[in-house]
Amino acid sequence: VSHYVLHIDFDEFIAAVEVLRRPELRGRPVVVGGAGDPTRRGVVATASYEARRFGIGSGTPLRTALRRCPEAVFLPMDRPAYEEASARAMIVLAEAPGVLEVAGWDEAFLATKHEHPEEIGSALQRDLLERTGLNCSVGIGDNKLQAKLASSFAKPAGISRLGSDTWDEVMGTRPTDALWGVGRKRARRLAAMGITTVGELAEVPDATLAATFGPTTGPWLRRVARGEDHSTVVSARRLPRSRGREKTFDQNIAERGAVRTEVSMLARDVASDLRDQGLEATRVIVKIRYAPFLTRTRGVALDRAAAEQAIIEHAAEAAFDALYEPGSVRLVGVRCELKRVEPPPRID
DNA sequence: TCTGGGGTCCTAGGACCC
DNA sequence: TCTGGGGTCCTAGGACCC
Repeated sequence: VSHYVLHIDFDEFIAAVEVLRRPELRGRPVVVGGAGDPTRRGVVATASYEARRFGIGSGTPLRTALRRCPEAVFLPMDRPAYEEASARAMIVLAEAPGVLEVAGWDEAFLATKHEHPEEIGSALQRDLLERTGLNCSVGIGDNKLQAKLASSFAKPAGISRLGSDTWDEVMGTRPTDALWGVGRKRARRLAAMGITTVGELAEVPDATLAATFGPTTGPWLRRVARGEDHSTVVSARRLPRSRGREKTFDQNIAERGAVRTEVSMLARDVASDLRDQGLEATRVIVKIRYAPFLTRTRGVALDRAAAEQAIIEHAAEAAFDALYEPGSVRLVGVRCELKRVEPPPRID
């Protein structure tokens, strides 16, 4: 039997959730991000399709968005609301036949052996809209990579299929950054090697790519360019590797004591997150971003896995003291690497 | 484009050990 | 001590994704 992977990607998810609870915003340019104040530092998390027509997208600085569309509605991020909406939507998807892997707030993979994956896809779209008011796009592929790219071609609210049979024809002439895992930096490095399209990347010898991108990433890039992906759809939740918080100041801070106080507060916040989630840290990493966007990190290993506020805070302060250099600071962060839980004993 | 906040994974160099 | 070669762990930084 054939085996298909569907990628379900909610359309303009965060903006859609906001419009659902504020119906008067429907049809208007809506921009969600930061504290919702476009005169303060922050970037766009999601813009509604109406706002995207003004050149506003994810990652656009809020101040730029305001300039491009002064009449847009700016809203702050409300994580709990999106988590709740996401959970409700995933319940609908989980009713489909097959294995569901939740891959984020607004996306999931479904592995199915159904003969007609398009039917599953359109049934999902209908159920999701009926029961949650959310639209989604569905990509169908022979593997996760193909399905993921296919869903981006299906937006908004469409269904699209990309298989090994059509890969070369659909992807061959596209720029390398159309691929998952190729962003601006890698696209530029590839361009410097004379590689600008997916088709060209697919023909580059592994050794050439390994020399530039490393032994794992290099050959992986070529596999991605060929549409190859052997990863499986897994329903189990992945164990978290780290937990952290960071904060960008509206005004840069040049005073050491004030920066250190912010680090201590973040450390206590992270510690209480760990407590709430039953997690333990093994290492505490402090991040400082200076005004010229120069970022430095420093970690401190803990003697034993811990979640106590005093221990996390003390470690963060030690890391800060070892890291800090006088300068104008725009961001600080505290991140904890987590104890890896022992896998259950194998029974052979 | 004066550039968020939450994460994940990979790389490369040095320490350390045999 | 004019000093190899390999494996593994730790750490800071980088790239990417949503």
